[in-house]
Amino acid sequence: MLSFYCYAPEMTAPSIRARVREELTSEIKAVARRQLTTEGANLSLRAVARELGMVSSAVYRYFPSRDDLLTALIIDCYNELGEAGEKAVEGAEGLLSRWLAFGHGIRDWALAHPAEYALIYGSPVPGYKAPQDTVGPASRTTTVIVKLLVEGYLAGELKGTDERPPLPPPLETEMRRAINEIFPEMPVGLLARGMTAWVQLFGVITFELFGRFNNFIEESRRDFFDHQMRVMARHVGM
Amino acid sequence: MLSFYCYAPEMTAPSIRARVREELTSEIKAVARRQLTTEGANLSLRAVARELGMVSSAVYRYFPSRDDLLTALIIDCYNELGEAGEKAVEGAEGLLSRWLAFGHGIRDWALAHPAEYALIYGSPVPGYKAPQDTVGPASRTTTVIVKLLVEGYLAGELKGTDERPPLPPPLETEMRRAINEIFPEMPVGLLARGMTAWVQLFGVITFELFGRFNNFIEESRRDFFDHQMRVMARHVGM
DNA sequence: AATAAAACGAGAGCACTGCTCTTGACTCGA
DNA sequence: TCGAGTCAAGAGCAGTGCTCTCGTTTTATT
Repeated sequence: MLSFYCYAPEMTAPSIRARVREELTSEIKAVARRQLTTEGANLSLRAVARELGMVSSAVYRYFPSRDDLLTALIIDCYNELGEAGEKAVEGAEGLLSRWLAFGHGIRDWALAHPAEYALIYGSPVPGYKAPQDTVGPASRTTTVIVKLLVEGYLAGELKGTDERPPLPPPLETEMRRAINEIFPEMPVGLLARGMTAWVQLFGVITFELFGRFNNFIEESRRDFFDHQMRVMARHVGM
Repeated sequence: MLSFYCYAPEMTAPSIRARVREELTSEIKAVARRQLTTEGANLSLRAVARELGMVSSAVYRYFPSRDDLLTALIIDCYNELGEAGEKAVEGAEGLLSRWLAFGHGIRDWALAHPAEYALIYGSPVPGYKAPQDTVGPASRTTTVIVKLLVEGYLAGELKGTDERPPLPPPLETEMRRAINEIFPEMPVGLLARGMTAWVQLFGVITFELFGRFNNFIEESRRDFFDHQMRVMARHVGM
């Protein structure tokens, strides 16, 4: 038995049991993701267990409850979406191109994973309180947008835009205080216009995925999204 | 027995049974609405029946399935929301005021009925296909917006706005064809800008209700919404 | 006014769910 | 080698949507 340790000491360092546990954990998540696409948010833990050939109570060794499984999936999805956005930005040159690439990167991921997008951007379960673990991955996309805008602003690539209508003073102070912690060099006016673009980006995708364009825009949805992103680009001064 | 008919002939015209059926139907919906606020979309038919003091199978005399109950609730909510928007517009004078009143009317209803708003504007159930009965009530809000814009346009109250970026030709033709059926006098450019405002309106409300502003905008959410609506008003040429 | 037909509420029952607890086998670390 | 911890399996509980049956009541017809 000791000889076993000698043959492959660093491989068993995390122990066999820990390794198989990690494998099974991600296998459960993979099966759950697959079932999510057909069943939606009302995911059945027992069905996941059944597909994996184990009994339902065994799954509870890996996820203490169904909500915890969903939370794990949510975190994974946030990270995938954030990575998709980051990669898209990195692969483009120039402010406008990077912004458009970001938007289409987010949209492409959403179209490829509609159930997952609905899970993270759809209706929250009334009782469900988003755990602290989710806020980091969830903020990756917004961080990309803000970074893009601040970089463009500091590089002088953003045209000064119309400041009308003015921000109400209470709103301005609250936004000033919120952005000071992260990007103190960002003007509040730019933040406000960036938030318009942010809402528009996810608003269009959500409407498209949730069927609000049905019987209205059918063929040219990508064109519509692209156009809206260009409108928003102008709005922020690109 | 016949004397009964003679005493109140027109009262029993819709028959006793039909009347009590109608009452029970709306009573079931009322209880379901109340449970919706605490339980969310996973509404329990049995719990509704329990609260009404009847057995679960009796509810099936009134709604053939749980989905049909939810559909009935969805239709009611669409109508309430549409009516809230229409009333708000009627109670205001002038194009900008009417637009702002509409926005706040929608938002106020959403804040007062978050679960109901999530039901109609949240993630659709993957299998759930929206019945034809819902599209009419669902389109009341968009009709208000388009009417407002067309009236303002025909009255010459809308400034001509920048047509950049231009619409891609395939998108323009599809939008032209779609709007021709309802408002042929509406320019496509105005429709596009109106859709931007439409998406922004519901996008901000959805983000606010679904917690996207948490730890960022807390006190001035109404101000933020109002500001966004004014930005959109400028965008469409008000 | 009597009778057939339809609608109704109650109850039992089925297959399913999330979750808990116990039992016996297995693996780990000392 | 041997306790301690981990694991899969199974039984079980309370809850779910939904179906079916069975008497009762109301409606519509003759």
